[in-house]
Amino acid sequence: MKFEAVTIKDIAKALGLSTSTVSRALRDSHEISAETKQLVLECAEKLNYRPNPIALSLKEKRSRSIGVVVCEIANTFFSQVINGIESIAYDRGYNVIVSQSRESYEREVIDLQFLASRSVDGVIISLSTETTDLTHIKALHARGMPIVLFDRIHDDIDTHKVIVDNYRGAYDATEHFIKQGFKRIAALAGSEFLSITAERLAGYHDALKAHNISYSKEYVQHCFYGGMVFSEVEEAMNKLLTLKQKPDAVITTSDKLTTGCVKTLKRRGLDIPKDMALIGFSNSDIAELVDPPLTVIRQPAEEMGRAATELLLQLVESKRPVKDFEKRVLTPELLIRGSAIKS
Amino acid sequence: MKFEAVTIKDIAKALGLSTSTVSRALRDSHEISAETKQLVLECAEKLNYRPNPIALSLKEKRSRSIGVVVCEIANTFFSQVINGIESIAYDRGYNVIVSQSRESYEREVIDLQFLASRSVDGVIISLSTETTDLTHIKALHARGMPIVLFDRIHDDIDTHKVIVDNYRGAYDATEHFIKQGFKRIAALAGSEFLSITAERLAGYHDALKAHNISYSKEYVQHCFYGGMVFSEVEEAMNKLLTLKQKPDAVITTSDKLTTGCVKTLKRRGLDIPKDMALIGFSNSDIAELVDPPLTVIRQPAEEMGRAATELLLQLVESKRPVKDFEKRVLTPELLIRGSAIKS
DNA sequence: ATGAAAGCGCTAACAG
DNA sequence: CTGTTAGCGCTTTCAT
Repeated sequence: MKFEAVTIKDIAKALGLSTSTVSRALRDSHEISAETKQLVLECAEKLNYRPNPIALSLKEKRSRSIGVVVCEIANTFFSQVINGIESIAYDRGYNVIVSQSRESYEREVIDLQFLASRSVDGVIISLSTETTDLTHIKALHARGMPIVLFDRIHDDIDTHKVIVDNYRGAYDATEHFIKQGFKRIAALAGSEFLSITAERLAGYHDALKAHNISYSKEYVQHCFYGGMVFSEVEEAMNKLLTLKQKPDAVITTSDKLTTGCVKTLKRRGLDIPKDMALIGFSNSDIAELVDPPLTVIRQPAEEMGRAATELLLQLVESKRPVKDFEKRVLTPELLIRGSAIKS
Repeated sequence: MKFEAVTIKDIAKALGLSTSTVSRALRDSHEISAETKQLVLECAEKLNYRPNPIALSLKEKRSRSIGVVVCEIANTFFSQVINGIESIAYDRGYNVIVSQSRESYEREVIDLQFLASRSVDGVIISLSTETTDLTHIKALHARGMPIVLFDRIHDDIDTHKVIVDNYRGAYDATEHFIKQGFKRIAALAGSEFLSITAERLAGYHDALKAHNISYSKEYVQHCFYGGMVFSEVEEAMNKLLTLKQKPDAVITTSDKLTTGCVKTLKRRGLDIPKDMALIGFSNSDIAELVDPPLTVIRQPAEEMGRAATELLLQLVESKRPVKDFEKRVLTPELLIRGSAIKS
C-alpha cells in the first residue's frame, strides 16, 4: 500500500490551469506571469506537492543516484569510503545505492547488472577478490555507464581511478622494519590477483632489495579471501611460524588480515613485537588501543570516497564523452606505534 | 551522456509486432502464441533487452528500493546493521539507499524527505541524537510510507521496531561489576533523549538498586553527541575522574563512547581495570585485542538489520494497511574480558 | 492471438 | 502568457 501523491495535475485542476502552465510556473519559467506563478506556488505549498522524481527520471533518462559496489560494507576501510561517497553525493543531490559482492565474482556481476538495470547514473566499484574476468565491467562501461574504480582497480579498464600509493605505503613500512633492525620480514597478503596486493608486495620487495635483504618466497603468504575466512589467516600464519628461519616481523596488507594476524599471534601466546613485530594496513579507529598499539598504514578512506564521487559526477554530468581519465593517487599514512618497535 | 537502452519498441519494430504483444510475450502471458513468445524472447536476447525499471516504477508506483537513515555509516554497529539490511534486500530484489544524519536533526529531516521524494518503498531509520520533534517521521508515516525503527526508537511512532534488550544488557553489565566487587560504578552515556540511553541507564540503575548500592547523580555523565565529538568524552571523563569519590568502574553506552573512554583513560596513564574498570556497548571486532581486552555488550547488529528489513518488506508488500505492529527485542551478549575483572 | 489506445507524472515543442 | 499535444517505457483495458 502506498499513499497517493499530489501531482501537477491536481494543482492544475484546482486552479483551472493546464498542466504545462503549472509545470512551467513550478520551474519558474520566464514565460509565466508573476501572479500565476504566485498562485501555483501557493497551491503547491497548500497541497504539499512533491515532484515525482521517477517521472522525471523517465523523461530525463537519469536517476540522480549512484551505485557503489564493495566487497563488504562492515569493514572499517569500506565503511569510511562509503561515508565519503555519501557526503559528496548528498551535497550534489544524489542518492547512494550500496551493494556488496562479499568477495564473490558472481555477486559482483549481479550487483552491477542490478544497479545498471536500476538506472543508476554511475557506479563506484572496488573489485572483488575473485574477479579476474572484467567483461561485465567493460561491457557496462562500453555501453556508456560512467564508472570509477577505487582501491582494487585494474589497468584494463580505462576510466577514472582512485587509490592510495600502495607501493609507497608498503615500502615505507618495510623500510621502517629494516631500520629498526628486523631481518626476516614476512608479508601476509591477500589474493595475488588483486591490484592492491601486487602494488603492496612490490613496495615490500623493493624496500628489501634496496637494503640488500634477501627474501624467500615462503615469506610471502597469500590469503585468497583476504581474511574474510579466519581459518585462512591461521593457516597462512602457521606456515610462517613453522619456517626454519622464522620471520621476526610481518606486514599485513589489509584491515582484515591485520586483525586476523594479531588474533592469531595472541591466541598462540606470542608476543608482539618481541616474537614477531607487525605493521598492517588498517583503518581501524582503535588500532592505537590494541596491545601493543598497532603500527598501521592508514588510508585516507573518506577522502578516497569523496574523490571517487567527484570524479564520477564529473563523468555523469559531462556533456561530451570523456576521453582523458585520471588516476588519483592519495598518500597513505604510516602511524608508528609499539607493534613495530625493536625491543 | 548515457547509453541508449533497447526498449520494447525496438523489439516490436524488429519483429513487426505491436509493443503490447511484445510486452505480453515478455511477461509470458497466456494469450500469446508459443511461437511469438519464442520469437520475442530470442529477439530480446539478441538485442540485449533490459526492462526499464523506472518506467515500471512510474506505472506501479513502487521503486523496489528502500531507504536507510543512520547517524553514521562508518560506525561498526551501523555498518554491521547495514550489512544485514543489504543481505535481505538483495535476496528480495530491493536496492538499499543509505544516508546519514550525522546526528543532526535537520539532516535527518532532509534525508527523509529526499528518500520519500525519491519514491523509496519504505524506510529503516535509527533516530539522530538531536531528534526530539518527530513530526517529520509521523507525517511520512501518516501518508502511508512504511517505516521501521531500530536501535534509537521512539514510542510515539506506531510501527515495527527492532532493538536489543538494552535494559538487560546494561543490567547484566552492572551486575557483573557488582559481583566482581566494584563499588562505585559510573556511567558514560549518550544524549538523555535517546531511547537507548534511557533504557540502558534504567538497567544500570535497577541493578544498583537491586544490590542496594547507592548512586549519586554525578556518576552519570552524558555526552550529547555520543562520542562523535571527542572533546565531549574527555570533558565527561574529567568530571568523573575529579569527583571526591572517584568511581572504580564505568559503563559506556555506545561504541564511540567506549573507544573514547578507553582513549581518555590511556592518555591519562590510568590503568584499566585497576584505576577504572570498564564495560562498554561495542560491536568492534577487535575489542578483544585491546589492552586490556574489553568487556563488551555486543548487539547482534547484522541480525537487527535483517529483522528490520524483513519487517519493512512485510509492510511494503502487504496488500492491506497493517495495524498490528511488532517490537522485536533481540538479546545482547555480554562478553567478559579483562577490562572488567577486579584485580 | 494480436493491435490500438490510454495512462503513470512530467516536460517541451508547437500553437495560439 | 497560456494551452494543446506528444512522448519518455511500460502495462493494460478494450477492441478486433
